[in-house]
Amino acid sequence: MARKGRHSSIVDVAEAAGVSLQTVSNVFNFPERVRPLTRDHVLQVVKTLDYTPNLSARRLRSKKSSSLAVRVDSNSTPGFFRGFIQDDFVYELTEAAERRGIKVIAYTAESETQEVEKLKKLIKSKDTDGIILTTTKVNDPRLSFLEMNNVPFLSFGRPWGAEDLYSVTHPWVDIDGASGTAEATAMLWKKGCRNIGFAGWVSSHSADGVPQSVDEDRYLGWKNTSGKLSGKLTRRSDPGFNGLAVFGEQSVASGRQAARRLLDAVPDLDAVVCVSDTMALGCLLEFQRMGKQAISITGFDNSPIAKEFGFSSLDQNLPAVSRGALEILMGETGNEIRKVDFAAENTAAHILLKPMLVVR
Amino acid sequence: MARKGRHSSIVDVAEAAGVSLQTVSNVFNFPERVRPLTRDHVLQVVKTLDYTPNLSARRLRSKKSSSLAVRVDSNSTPGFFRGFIQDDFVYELTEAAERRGIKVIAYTAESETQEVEKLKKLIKSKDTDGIILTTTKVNDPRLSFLEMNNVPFLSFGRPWGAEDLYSVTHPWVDIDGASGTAEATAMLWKKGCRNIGFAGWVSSHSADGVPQSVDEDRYLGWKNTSGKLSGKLTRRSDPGFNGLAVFGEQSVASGRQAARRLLDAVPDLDAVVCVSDTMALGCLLEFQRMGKQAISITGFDNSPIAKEFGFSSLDQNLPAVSRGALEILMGETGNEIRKVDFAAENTAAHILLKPMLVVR
DNA sequence: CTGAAAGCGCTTACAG
DNA sequence: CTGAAAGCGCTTACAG
Repeated sequence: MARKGRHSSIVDVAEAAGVSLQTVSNVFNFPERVRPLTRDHVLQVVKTLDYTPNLSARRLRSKKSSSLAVRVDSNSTPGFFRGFIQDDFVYELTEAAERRGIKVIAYTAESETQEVEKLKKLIKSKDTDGIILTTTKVNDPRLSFLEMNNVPFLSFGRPWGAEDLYSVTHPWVDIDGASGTAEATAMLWKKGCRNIGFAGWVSSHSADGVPQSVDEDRYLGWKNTSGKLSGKLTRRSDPGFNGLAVFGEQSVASGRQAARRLLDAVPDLDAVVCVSDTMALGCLLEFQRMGKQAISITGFDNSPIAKEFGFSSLDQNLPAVSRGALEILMGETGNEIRKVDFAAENTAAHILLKPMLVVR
Repeated sequence: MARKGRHSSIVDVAEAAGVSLQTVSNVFNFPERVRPLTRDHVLQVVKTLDYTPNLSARRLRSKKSSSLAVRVDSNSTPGFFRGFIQDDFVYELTEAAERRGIKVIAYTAESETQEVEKLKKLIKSKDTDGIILTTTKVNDPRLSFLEMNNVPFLSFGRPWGAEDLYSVTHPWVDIDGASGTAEATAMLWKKGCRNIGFAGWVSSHSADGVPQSVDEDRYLGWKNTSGKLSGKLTRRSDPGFNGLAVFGEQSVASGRQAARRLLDAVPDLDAVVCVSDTMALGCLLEFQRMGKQAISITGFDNSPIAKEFGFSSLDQNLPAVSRGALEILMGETGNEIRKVDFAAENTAAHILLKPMLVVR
């Protein structure tokens, strides 16, 4: 019975149940400390009074916000790619967080400098215990800020180009793009394709065969597998790999162009592994136009585009990514977001997940 | 100087500035109550100490969360439509909310019943002052729950089919679809098109010409304008309007089919107004395939698809939608989310915005 | 315009 | 296993 229209408080529950305040508190926070009989009785009263703890009070006292902040972005950025992924990532992250009793706060930022200011506010105002970053780069001001201030954080995506990709000061969760395109290539080979091309974004590749970007990672998966299967492995630095790889930018038009160039170079082309669904759509449409529907195509992201146009694609498995993110931030079973000393605790600071090939 | 690594509090600021606690508090909450000289001095100290108010403490005391909750959805729902809009809506809403000092909390739900439970928790735990709903329907359990509990809320989208669309108990902000397709139709006419078709979703339309759904609203905009301009206005109940309207479902394949059917019925077709970008893409691709590139097409949403494929589309103007949402919830200049008695206060409970035609 | 006190609703030591 | 007290960091009356 909440008095006078206000919500019932822990005091109301304690009184109604005939126990002290912190017995009620314990029922919620340390149920094992309370005798089962008492616990059940308290829970019954909680139900009757429809009591829900006031989270501001809890946060103030416990000094834990039990919240996570994530930046949301506008979809106005060119290419389909970002939007599809972000939408689902925020959804899956929120879902996974709720399962572990964590709230997700959205924030926006127009630049990384502005983002640092926003992060500072979020943290100093005690509104969040941790941060999920989505696109980190070398010398990212957000990273140095978070590290300096000892704020738990993690990035979705490896810090490509960093000196040490596996530094314990920069935890991350990511999708293994190379393994994905390798799987796609193998699937196509198994299906009987023998001239499997690649349509990517950036043609400049590192000489040592160590990927420096998302697209290079995906390119190498195709290159190595394709080379192995066909026995046509060339020297590592060969970007084009027998002229079967072409590069452009993240657009349908670029995908169309890639399709034409590949077909020019290799008339008996029978499949193309694409770095993204957008590129894949371009290839698909161009091959359709040319009456070359028989050429198989795979994309990346398993976006609604892939589903709609019915081509195979690599699903980033965002539910698993989100679960992994929370495992890094909270441990496998913990219920609080804390700054982990990964080196000392010997727990994973980095999770690399295989994407799932969805064959259509 | 925060003591021992913890963040500085209002007490630290008061001490350092040599004023009382609530002079500091006033500087933040009622600056006009503080003498300018004192105010500047306090603000200087705030800056030096890098002080940010603890929001949990503020919320607990003030009984305002200054937060808004919005459901985020998975993009796995069929069709491109939802995803594009949601992504941008959450972004624009967060941006607009931040401008007015409001946080946005994301939550998920698998069903409306489950959503009611989540809403209950959010409200009773004092985590949110208001709710933004995104797809309401007749007899929506969320609506009755929110109304009963006197929770400030608003829906993005009109409650199609409700007894009274403009009931003050159900505030909303929406896009005027009819005005959008009317504008698109007029633009095409002006351009010289004389056989302008329509590709929609649902063919069953109300007899009285009052739209009962998003798609019917958009259909009527085309129908009325097209009829007026061509002088071929038929009876209101005629769904097909001279055979120039065809209906299908939200998919590219359905758009392709619509294109074929329209062209079959009207060989000299020169334009198609589409209910969505997805349908428009289908039309575009099919016309390309048939060598009928001259036929103009307009879509709805101005999604990345429209930009990518270069067809005209109606932008939902989500920044304006978001600003409107906050005006309804907070008033034009207010700084708190409150339950408005729209009838008594004589302020708008409903905002209908014109979409913006982006011509390509 | 400024100050000293009370209190929002919890959890956290600490005592029994 | 349970209880009485203290206190998290603010804002809100209220007094001057």
